[in-house]
Amino acid sequence: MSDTVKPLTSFLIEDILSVKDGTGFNEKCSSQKMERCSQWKEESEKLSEQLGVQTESLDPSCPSTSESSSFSSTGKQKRSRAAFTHLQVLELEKKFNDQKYLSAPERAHLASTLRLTETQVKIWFQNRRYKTKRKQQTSEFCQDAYEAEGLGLRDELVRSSLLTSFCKTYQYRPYMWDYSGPWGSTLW
DNA sequence: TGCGTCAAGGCGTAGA
DNA sequence: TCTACGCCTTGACGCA
Repeated sequence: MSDTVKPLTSFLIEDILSVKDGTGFNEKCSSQKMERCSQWKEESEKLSEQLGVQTESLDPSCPSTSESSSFSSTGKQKRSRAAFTHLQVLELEKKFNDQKYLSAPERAHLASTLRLTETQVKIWFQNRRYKTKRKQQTSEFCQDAYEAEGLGLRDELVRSSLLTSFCKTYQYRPYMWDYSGPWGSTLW
């Protein structure tokens, strides 16, 4: 999950705003990208300085893809997916460990500190809470399954409606494999 | 090319 | 009515 760190692209507020404004981000984008790369590097260094984190882990990779609003063949604007930097995720995780919910001022402060929008911070916490909940539920289920197996009840458990609904519900929940226990291979 | 990951979209709900 | 939440899905992206 968040403990596996990938090189991430930046997601500058300026980029977001320029998209929102509809001021021809596309036209400006290519010419500004190179400039942004160096700008991003500087900002990352400043930010990490501010946060007291080493810049080693920062990946000031250019805002190469995700936030650039390219258009599909249908002329429909493609959805962008921001990739937060290691540092941003780190700080978000830190904050999340402290508190699962943020007040508006706290969110605003964190957002400005990390150079994200408040919405991004809000959504990140939302997704993070949901992810945590799902993991917990999965691990609890694994525990049950493990105990059932110990009692020789696994077959019954597999047949049970609980499991049926579980399988339906989690059909496309990849993160449940984080907890794929001794029963993992028996279900699918 | 299929699959896992994750930010964001969408919808329903609750509270002020 | 507005805002934030939970829940679930979607779509972009990276990787084997």
